[in-house]
Order: sequence, then C-alpha cells, then structure tokens
Amino acid sequence: MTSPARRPSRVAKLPPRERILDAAEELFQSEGIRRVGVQAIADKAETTKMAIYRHFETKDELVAEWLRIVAADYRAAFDRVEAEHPGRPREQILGVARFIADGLPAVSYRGCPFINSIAELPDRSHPARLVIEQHKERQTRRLVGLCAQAGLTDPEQAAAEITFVLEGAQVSTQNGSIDRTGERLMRTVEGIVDRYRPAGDVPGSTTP
Amino acid sequence: MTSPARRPSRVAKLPPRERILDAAEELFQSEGIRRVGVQAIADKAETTKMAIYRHFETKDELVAEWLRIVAADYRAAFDRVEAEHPGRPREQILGVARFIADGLPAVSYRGCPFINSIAELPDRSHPARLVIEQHKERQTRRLVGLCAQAGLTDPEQAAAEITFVLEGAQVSTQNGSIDRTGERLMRTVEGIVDRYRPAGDVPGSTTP
DNA sequence: CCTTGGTGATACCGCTCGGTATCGTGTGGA
DNA sequence: TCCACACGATACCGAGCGGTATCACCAAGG
Repeated sequence: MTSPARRPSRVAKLPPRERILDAAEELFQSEGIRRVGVQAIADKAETTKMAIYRHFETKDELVAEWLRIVAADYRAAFDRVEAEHPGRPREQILGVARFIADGLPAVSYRGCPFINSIAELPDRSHPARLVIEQHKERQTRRLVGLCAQAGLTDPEQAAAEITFVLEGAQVSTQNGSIDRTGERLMRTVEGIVDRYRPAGDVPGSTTP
Repeated sequence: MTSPARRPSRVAKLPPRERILDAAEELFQSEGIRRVGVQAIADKAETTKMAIYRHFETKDELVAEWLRIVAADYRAAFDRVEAEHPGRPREQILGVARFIADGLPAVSYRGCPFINSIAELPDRSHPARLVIEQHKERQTRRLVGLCAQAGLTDPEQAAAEITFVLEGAQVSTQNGSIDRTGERLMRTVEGIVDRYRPAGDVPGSTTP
C-alpha cells in the first residue's frame, strides 16, 4: 500500500496518477478521445507512457476513469444546487438548469463530454459506455424525483422534456445554430415547469 | 466529360462513385468517421482505395460530401412534410417533429450523424464542419419561418425550443436514458406550440 | 546498511492509417 | 481501328497508434 497522501519529490507537483488524469481531461475534452494518443497524454502530464500503463490497464480504462470523474463532478454540482434550495424542488430544478446554462459558454467550443464520447465509442461494450449510461440514468431518475417533489403532473414526462432541452441546448451551442442559448434554455425550462404545475399553484412556493 | 448516366459493365452495379458514397454512408454512420479506414470503404464498395482517391481529393472531402448528401436528404424530407400540409404551418411544425420522432428507433443505435460528426471533428476548419453548420443554420431559420407563419408569439424562442428538443431527443435516445422518446418528443413539441400560440387561437386551424 | 518499488527514459513491437506510384485491362468514342 | 481514359489490383511510403521490455535512478523502510 502506498501512503494516502504522497509527497512529490521536490517540485510542487501532483502525484503522477493525478497529473495523468488532468492531462487526459484536457486533451480528451478539447481534441476528442481517438485523436489523442497515449504519448501525448504522457507529454502533457510530464511523465511517460510507461507510467500511464502502470496506473491504468489500457487506454480505454483511462477513458472510463476520466468519465467517472466528470460524472462525479456533475453529481457534486447537482448536490450543491439542491443544498442551496432545501425543500424547494422548483428552485432546485431551475438551479440545475442554471448550472447547465452557465456552463454553456465554456462548452461552446467542444460540447458535452458525454455526448461527444458516446459518439466516438460506438462499441456498446466499451467500459466508458457503462459509465455514461449509468450517469445519464441516475441524472434522469434524480430529475424525475425533483419533478415529483415539486408536485408536477406527470413527473416522468416533465423530466424527459427537461432532459431533452438540457442536452439539446448543449448540442445547439456547440454547432452555433442558435444565439443566446443560455437565456433561451432557462426560459424553456421555466415553460416546462409552468406547464406541468398543478392547477392553482403559485410560482416560488411549494408548501404554504 | 463522362456521360450523365453511365451503364455499369455487366452486373447491375451503380457507378463507383455512388457505391463509394453508399459504403461510406453505412460505415460512417454505424462506426464513426475516424474508426473507418479508406480501405474498409473500398472493400464494402467493391472497389479499391485508388478509385476512391480518383473521385475524392482526401478522406475529409469524402466525409464532407457524405454529410452534404445527408443534409440534402433532411431538407428533402422537410420539403415533403411542408408539401403535405400546405398553408398549415402548425401541422408542418408537428410534421417535422413527427419525422424526427419516427426516425428515432433507427437512430437509437448510433444517433444523429451531425451530432456525432461534430464530436469527431474538433477542428473548426474541417470541410465537413462548414456543411454541418450551414445545414443547422438553414434548418433553424426555416423553423423560425414556420413558427412565424403559425403566428406564434416570439417565433425565435419557439424555434429555439423546438430545436433544443429535437436534438435532445436524439441524444437521449442514443444513450438510452429515457423510454418512449418518440412519443415524449411529440408531446413536448405540442406543448411548445401550445405555449406560444396567440391568445384565442384554436388548435388545428390557422386561417378560418 | 541494503533492499524494494515506483519512477523516468528509451527503444522496440506489430499493426493500421491516409495517401501515392505503377502497371495491366477493358471499353466507348472518333 | 486505334486511342484515351476510367477502372482494378497491388505494392509501397512515412507516420502514428496501443502496448511492452529493459535499464538506471532515487527515495523510503527494514
């Protein structure tokens, strides 16, 4: 067993495994998975191919591990948004939408890592596919839960619509076909929440 | 100049250029662009690499030509839908949505060629990127026009929402996070059209 | 002290890639 | 009849790929 917090030799450097994952993150996101060779990752991480293969069985496993981290980041953001509006599912839903909307400018250059990766990995048995599908399913279930808590009629449909819109906004931002996608995304999600709100409900209050 | 309709040697075969494009279509769609080598396309087209490079300058140009054809197919389908409901923009909008919804099962295995290709081609100067971006912009403008003809309040916003949803439904179908995406997509688009319908308008009639 | 194990560096493997060169062949138009 | 030309087949090129082997190094732990 290695000590839990290793101290790097002399420079203030992260341990190799973290540097590799950071470098992979940057390169996979900006260039795509298949365009990036293991050697390029090693160079950017200031290490060698051998070091990479000491920490990850194959390149495919490294890809999967990267996506696991990205998925965990999204879940953490989801958690944070929920914690900011305790007991207010409507604000939680809009908060999630806001989180995605705010991320759109950064995404505009290369888009959503899950959407892009699934396009690059047609093989359904690829380890990264499992990560993506599990993540998407968790996110959807979580959104259904929020919609149900918000008392929306037909929470599954509402969650599906919101999911469509969140994904579509990222795609449309990436291909540049629509302007002000963030703002439009927020209006769209508000429209969906409105549409499925139980009759007589007033925006902004879930329990009187 | 070659004669406009060449007769193949003896078998009822398409001319090489068409066979190449057909083979490329199948392989790019099912495997992705970068996973498919020029040799594989030649094999499937029952020709040789040399023949491919006689008809297309580079592989990138072949990719662009393929996407030009796909874009033309989408535009033709759009035309057909419009022609089926002349003077009824609301039905035309729903017809376009229906066209996409009906295509989802076929798409479910590998998704939308434009979304996938843009994910595989981070280089913004790639010839295929131009094709994709022009196509998406044309589609969006056309949708805005339909929304305006339908008298929807804020046609740009309505068209943006519909675009989000059409793209998102394809992505969600591909990653399998949502069930019955076709049906849900139709309901969503109906909801958007409803939401932006001018006050007092009755569904199904645009001019009395 | 000396051993152990993660590290860096380099060279290498077989394979596939996009793209080119070369040569033979069959066919249609003049 | 003969020429031009698209086509098919094959071999080849340099480069990059994922992945492995080998060796020296250096810090920590007994």
